[in-house]
Amino acid sequence: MRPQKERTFSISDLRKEFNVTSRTIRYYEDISLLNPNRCGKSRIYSPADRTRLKLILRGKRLGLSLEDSRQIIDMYEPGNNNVQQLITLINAIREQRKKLNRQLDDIHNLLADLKTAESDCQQALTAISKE
Amino acid sequence: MRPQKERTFSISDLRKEFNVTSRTIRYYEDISLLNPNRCGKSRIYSPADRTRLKLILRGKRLGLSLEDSRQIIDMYEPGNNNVQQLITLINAIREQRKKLNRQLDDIHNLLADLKTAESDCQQALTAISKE
DNA sequence: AAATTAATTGACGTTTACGTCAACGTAAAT
DNA sequence: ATTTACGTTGACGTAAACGTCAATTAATTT
Repeated sequence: MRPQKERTFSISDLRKEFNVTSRTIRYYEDISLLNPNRCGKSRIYSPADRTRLKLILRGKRLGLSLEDSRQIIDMYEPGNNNVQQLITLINAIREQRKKLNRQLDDIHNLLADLKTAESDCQQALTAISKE
Repeated sequence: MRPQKERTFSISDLRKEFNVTSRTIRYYEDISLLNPNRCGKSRIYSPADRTRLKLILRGKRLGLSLEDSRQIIDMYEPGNNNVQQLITLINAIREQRKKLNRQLDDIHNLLADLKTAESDCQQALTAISKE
């Protein structure tokens, strides 16, 4: 183990960095998505805590529920030596990947639609300007 | 205008096709996302209605709110001859596209993470089998 | 010392997107 | 004729994800 200069973060640091309210961060703790240390009563967030929050928010942007995100985060830290659990985990991971690939498809389609919509608008504008 | 053999759909047709409840479909009507014709009291859905539903559900898979979807659907049918409105619309479309591109990034990152997680699991399994 | 600033813990409120009854109408099948 | 299937309209309920107070404490600034 080499010495770690463990940076820490206050709740305000995180709230500013990720543009969420402190209520939101505390809520994630209520439902055990985060478990920061305490200094007295104040919360002290480690880089690992910060990363978890980051992952949660990425999940949110993708439309995942907080429970989905919890599962995905658990996938990163298996600490699992039981064969059956590993198999279950792999299946869960594959399901998530399938879902994400479908989402990729949806996004590509929607992007194509919007591209068309935008150029239709552009044409309408050009038509008007020629009147 | 050539004659149209306008296929129609019952609420059950759509609910089965898209695997949602009829309550859901009726809810979308409550908030004016759908406006099917009536035959007596029964709802009759046109292909256009069906497409709108499809778009709404695609939006949901992407984590969009129903209001987001409403806006996006509106983008397809501008019917807009006012220059200022067209410009506003184009800006909205561009915003959506930006957001979707960020989402694409998120998905790629998450997929990469999950790929790693899966192969980590596989290795753990292989390690166990060699004991 | 007083005032401002940032943090805390309840606790109730709110929005979204439906679920889940109840009570009823209509139309086809047995 | 009656069961079965499918449709309707209320109307109340609910889970998720916070918002929004209020009351309190602890640290800093002036």
